[in-house]
Order: sequence, then C-alpha cells, then structure tokens
Amino acid sequence: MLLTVFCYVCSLELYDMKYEQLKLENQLCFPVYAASRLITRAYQPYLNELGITYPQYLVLLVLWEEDNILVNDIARKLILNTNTITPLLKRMEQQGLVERKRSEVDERKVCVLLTEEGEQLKATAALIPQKVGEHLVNAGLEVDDLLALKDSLNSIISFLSK
Amino acid sequence: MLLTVFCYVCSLELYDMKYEQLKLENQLCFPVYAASRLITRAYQPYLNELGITYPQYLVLLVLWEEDNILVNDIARKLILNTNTITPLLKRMEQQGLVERKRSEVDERKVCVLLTEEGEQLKATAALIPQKVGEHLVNAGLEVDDLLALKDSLNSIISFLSK
DNA sequence: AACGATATAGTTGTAGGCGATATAATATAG
DNA sequence: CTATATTATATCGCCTACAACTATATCGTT
Repeated sequence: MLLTVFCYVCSLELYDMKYEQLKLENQLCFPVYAASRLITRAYQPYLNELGITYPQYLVLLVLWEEDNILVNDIARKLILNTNTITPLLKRMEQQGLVERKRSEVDERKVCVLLTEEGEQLKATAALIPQKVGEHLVNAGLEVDDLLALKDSLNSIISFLSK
Repeated sequence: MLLTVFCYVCSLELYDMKYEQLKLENQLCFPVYAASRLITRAYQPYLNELGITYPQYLVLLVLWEEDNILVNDIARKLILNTNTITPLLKRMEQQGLVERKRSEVDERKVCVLLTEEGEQLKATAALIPQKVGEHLVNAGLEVDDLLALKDSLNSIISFLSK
C-alpha cells in the first residue's frame, strides 16, 4: 500500500511491478531536486547583475529581514550547516556586502551585519522574485497551485528538519 | 498584481509593502531549495549502506530503467550538464558500478553500462523510496497533496528546462 | 575532397553542501 | 574551583554543480 503512496503515481502494470517505484518518473525526490536547480538557474541572470550567487542571495534575504544576526541563526533559517555558511560569508565579506564581528559578550559568537553596499542591493533585488514568477505565471501555472506547492513543501520541510 | 502571485502569500501589511516579497517566508524558491536538500539528507543513510551518493543514485535510476545509454542522455534525463556527469561516472566506474565504453560507430559518443554489481544494487534500492515516503505519510502528509506537489513541480520543470 | 558548422565529451576553475573533526569559549557538575 | 560537557565557529576533504573553454569527431554543403 505504501508503495503506491510516495513515489508511485502511474498506473500499475502487472509485470515489472517490483521495480515500478524505481522509475525516475515515479519518484518525488527527483522533481524537487531538478526544480530546485532550475529555479536557481532562472534567478542566475538577475543575480549576476548584482554580482552574487543564489545561496548568497538567500543570506541577504535573511539579513534584509533581520540585520545583525549570528552565523548560527542564518544557518538555522536557511537549514544549512555552519561549515557551508562560514566560507560563504567570508566571500561576501571580501566583496564588501557584509561585515563579520565577533561578539564581545560571548567570544564564540560571530555577528553578521549588512554593509551600506549590502543594504543598497535590496532595492534592486526586490524586483527579482516577481520577474522570475512572471515567467511561470505567463507559462500557464496557476497561482493556487503554486501556493499549494509552497504549503506542501513547507510541510515536508517542517517534518524533515527535525 | 504579479507581486501577489509568485512569491507573495501572507496578508499584506500596508507599511513595508515594498519589501514584503523579499521575506524568506514569502519566497517559493526557498522551500524548493530547502526541501531538495532535506530529501537528499533523508535518503543519505540508506544510500550510505549502498556506498553511493544521491546524484549517483539518480544515475543508477536512469540506468536501471534503460541500460547502455549515452552520457549525454543521462545528463538530459537528469537535467544536468555533462561536465557534472562525467567525473561522477568516472567515480562510479572506479567503484565498479558502471562501465564506460566509447562507441565504435561514432567515436564522440560514450556508452554507459551497468556492471553486474551495479545491477545487483537494484533489489536493495527498490526498498528505499517507500522507506523515505513512509516517514512523510506517517507524519501526516496527504497522498493527494504529494501527487499534486509532484505535478506542480513537473510543470515548473517542463517550463524552465526549455 | 574540403571546410565550416555542429555534436559529444572532457578539462579547468569557482562556489556550494556536508561529514568529520578541531578549537576555543562558555556553561555545568561535583 | 576544577573537570567535564556543551556551544559556536572554523578547517579539511570529498563530491556535486556549472560557466567557460578545449579537443575531437561527424555532418552538410559546396
């Protein structure tokens, strides 16, 4: 029964039933993986103009929402490990987008702050999501479907991130 | 109007409207990105037992469905570039999972074939998707939602992969 | 046959992701 | 107050991902 639940979607053929769930088309994991990379690619041209990468853009989203935040908190919000964030932040510091400052109260902690330049990117970046979204909606995707999609993904995330 | 469409989902506050679409929570791109990594993590323990990584698993999915296939075709099916696939296949060849053979008809082409060992992983791998899916369904996710999720993602993929 | 265009795979360089581990600061237990 | 555990960040090594480019083979046209 569970076989039909997660990864199985096409009509069962009686032969070959054993491996039906291994077809790429019947997996849920692959569409998520592929869509993720394709969306990143879709953002890329716009992000190139800002001179940043997609994960760097996500870090900026976090900082634009809440500045002066710990490395750990950025990692938690983006569900990334700190050993991914640390070199990323260093590159962003190199570019002059953020500043990293070790806390004086607790010297283990490192606060990340937006520079003037990082703050200024916000206005341009604000236009990006709708530009990408525009394409999808023009391509005939329903708004309700996209919202439902987001909800389902968030359910998966909230479950798997424990 | 489009502002409300792709990335905007929460009720609009009148103040701060300008940057509402930049909140992490209002993005569609982030849930896809995060879910993708979390699903990969969920597969990991099972894949570790087989001694393979997640992208290697995807390559095997393709080969189990259709053996003796070109590098290019694997890349196309997984929506990856060949320069990602090539070193990946070399590692899999090193491990004895696949064999790479240059076509005699057209020497530009390289055929990828499963070895006996690669073929044998299929039986164990067949159990993995339902094990991962089991968790999600037990966590209360609706089957219909997951199917709808898959459809929406495939729509996005078919649009963005052109 | 000759040659430019195209196709296929590979190489190089940069930037994520993450497991394993290290290092140092702080918190806690006894 | 010392020993131990925990926390926060960083380092290292491996494996993707992909842009830009190269090398070679094949095709199409003349």
